[in-house]
Amino acid sequence: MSFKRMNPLALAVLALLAERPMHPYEMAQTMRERHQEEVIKLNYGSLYTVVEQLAKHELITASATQKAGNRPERTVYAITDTGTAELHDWLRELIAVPAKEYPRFEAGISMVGLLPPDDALAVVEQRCAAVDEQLTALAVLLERLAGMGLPQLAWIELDYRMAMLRAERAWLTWFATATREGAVGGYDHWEGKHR
Amino acid sequence: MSFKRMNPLALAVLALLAERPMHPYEMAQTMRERHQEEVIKLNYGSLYTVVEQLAKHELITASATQKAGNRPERTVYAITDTGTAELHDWLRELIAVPAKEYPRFEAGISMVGLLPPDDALAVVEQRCAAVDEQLTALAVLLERLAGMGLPQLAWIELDYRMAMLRAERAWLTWFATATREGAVGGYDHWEGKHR
DNA sequence: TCCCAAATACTCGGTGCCGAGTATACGCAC
DNA sequence: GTGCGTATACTCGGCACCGAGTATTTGGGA
Repeated sequence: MSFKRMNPLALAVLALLAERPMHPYEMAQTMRERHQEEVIKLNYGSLYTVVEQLAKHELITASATQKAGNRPERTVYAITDTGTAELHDWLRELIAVPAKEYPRFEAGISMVGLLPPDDALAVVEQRCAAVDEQLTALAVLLERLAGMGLPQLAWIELDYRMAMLRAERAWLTWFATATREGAVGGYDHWEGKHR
Repeated sequence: MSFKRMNPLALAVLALLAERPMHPYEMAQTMRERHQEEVIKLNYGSLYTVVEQLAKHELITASATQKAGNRPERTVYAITDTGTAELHDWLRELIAVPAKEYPRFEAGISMVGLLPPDDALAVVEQRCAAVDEQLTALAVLLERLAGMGLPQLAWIELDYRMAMLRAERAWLTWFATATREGAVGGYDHWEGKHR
C-alpha cells in the first residue's frame, strides 16, 4: 500500500530534510524558529508518528544514530530520491487543487438565524474586532520580517492570509451594517420570530 | 466531565432537534436536502457517536422508539432546555471567536519556493481556474435558491464563501502576474536556484 | 407474482491524532 | 558540590473519527 497524503506535517518533514538531515526533535525546533507552526499544526505525537510513516515508505531513511555528550540516542533522518519526488508532487497538488475544508465560521454563520438579530449583530461585531486585531498583528510581523531583509517569497503565506482576513473583515462589516439597518434579505421574518 | 465542543456535527444535530424531534437517519436526510453537508462534514459513524454523546450529557433525550411498518426500531430524540442553551451559546462562540485553522493551501504556498518558478506559475494558474469554476457554480446555485423565493438569510454562508473565493482569486491572479513578471520579492534568488 | 435495485437504519473495527507524561542531562546560583 | 529549573528527546494510552459493511424493507418493472 502506497503512502497516503494526509497530515501536512509530513510535508513539512520532507521539506526540512530536503535542506539537510535532522532528527525529529530538531525538526520541531526549526519549525518553531521559522514560525512554521503557525501554518502547519505541530505536536510531538504526530511528528514521531509521521516520521515513522515516512520511513516505512522509504521516503526518508534513518541515516545515523548519534550520541552527543551523554544524551539519549537520537535518530537522524535523511530524505531519499523518492521522498524528494513525493515532496514536489504533493506540493504541486496542494497548490493546484483546492481541498474541501469545513471552516467553523461557515457552520456558525449558516445558523445565525437561530439567534435574535441583536445577539447576532453583537457577536459579528466581536468577530470583526478580533479579525482587526489579527490584521494589525500580522502587519507588524510583516514589517519586522521585511525589515530583517527577508524577501517577500519567504513570507508569502502571510501575504495570502492578510488578503483573506481583509476580505473577511469587509464581509463582516457589510453583514453588520445590513443587520443593523434590517437590510439583509429575510430580516422581517427573522426579527418577527424572536419576539 | 462537561460536554466538549469539538465536532460541529453536534451543533447541527442540536439545531435540527430545535425544530422538531427526529431520529438520527432523518437528521442525515434533512441535512442532505438542505445542502448542509456542504458546510458541516457528515458521515454516519460520526453522527451516531455525536448523538450518543449529546444524550449522555442530557443535551438531548431519547423521546420515543417508534416502529413504522416492519422496519427496524428507530430512536427518536428531542432537545432539552440545557441543549437549547448550549446550542445558542456554542453558536455565539463560533461566530464571535475566530478559530485557529490550518488551511492546506497556506501550507502549500508557504513552500512554493521549493518549486521552480515555471512549475509554480503553472499550478497557481490551475488553482485559479479551479476557483473560478467553483465561483460560477456557486453563482448558479445562488440564482436558483433566490429564484425559489428563499431569503438571503437562508443562504448567507454561501454569500460569505463567495466573498472569500473572490478574494482568493484576486490574490492568485496577483501572484501569478508577479511571478510571470519576476516581480515577487526574492525572485532573482528563486530563479537562480532552479537552474 | 417474482425479482432486484434502491432506500432505510445503523454498527463496528480500524486508524490517525493528540498531548500530557517520563527520563535524562545541562547549566547556573548559592 | 548540591540543588533546581530548563532544555533535550521521545513514548504511550486513549479517544475522536471514519466509512465500508450489514440486514431489512419497499417499490416497481417484466
